[in-house]
Amino acid sequence: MFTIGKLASQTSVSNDTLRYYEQEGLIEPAGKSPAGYRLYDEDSARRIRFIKHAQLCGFTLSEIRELLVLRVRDKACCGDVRTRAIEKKLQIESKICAMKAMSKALDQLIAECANEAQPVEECTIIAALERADIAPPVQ
Amino acid sequence: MFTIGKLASQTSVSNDTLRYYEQEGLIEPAGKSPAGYRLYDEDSARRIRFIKHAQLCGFTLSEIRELLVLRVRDKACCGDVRTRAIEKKLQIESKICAMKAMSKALDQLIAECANEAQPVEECTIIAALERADIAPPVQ
DNA sequence: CTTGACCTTGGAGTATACTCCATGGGGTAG
DNA sequence: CTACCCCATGGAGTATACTCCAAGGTCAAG
Repeated sequence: MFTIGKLASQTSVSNDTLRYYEQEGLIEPAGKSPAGYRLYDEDSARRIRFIKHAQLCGFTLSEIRELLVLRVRDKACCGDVRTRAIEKKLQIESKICAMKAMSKALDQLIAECANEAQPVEECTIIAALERADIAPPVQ
Repeated sequence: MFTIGKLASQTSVSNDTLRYYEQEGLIEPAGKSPAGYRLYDEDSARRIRFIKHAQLCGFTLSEIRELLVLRVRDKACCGDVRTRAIEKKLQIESKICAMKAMSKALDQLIAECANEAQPVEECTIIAALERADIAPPVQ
């Protein structure tokens, strides 16, 4: 059992963030010292790693809270978790698509700007961004 | 020339959001009625579309403000404009990279969890998210 | 002339995910 | 005993991007 500072440095998260996660119902200390210090164990560290990795995968804290509920609830199937992962992946893919279109438009703009006398009114990025038919809404 | 409500419904943005964009220096009404009503034209609508599409591409409002400066400033396409465009492209590429990493991490999780009927205690997504060796921090 | 939809401004509130701070107690080294 | 760092709580602040509200002016229809 170790205190919050140890868990923080072990997981590269601040004490404040850990207390914030607790406040948000994402974690619970394994116990408390007589003085009221939060005490954590290896399972706490695993949980923090879970949260951090899920965040890197694009999950919000409230989505992660749901995943953590699934993780505990024994009736839930892996499929529930998988469905959420697939949904999140689709969201991300859609965003990547939109950004690739943007990047392409910028490439074009940069190429055309290479010849100095190009008037701004003809910038392709602007044309691309003003068109109604690009980048389908991402959520 | 039309009022804010018309522009709002035409662009599927709320009146409040339009006023907020004005406050943030993203748009300006084309004119004002004698009573002080904001009046907009087709160019305003194009500008809103520009903002919305750029947002879908992952730009923040302050980045969009910069893009709008590019769009309006400079009668000729100068080296400075090109530099800004290249900077924006690098930002986008970096964002695409980050999102690809997220997508890849999710792919890995989804692939590992092929058996949908698996109970949560054996969910490989959760196991994977608890492992310390996946999805190195991006950005 | 009244109704009701629409507009104005300024300011406060929401959600996300922290981050910092003040105040005060806890625990150990010298 | 005194440093000195660690921990506790509660509350405020940050950034982004809205969203809502109150109080009041504008305007066309009936």
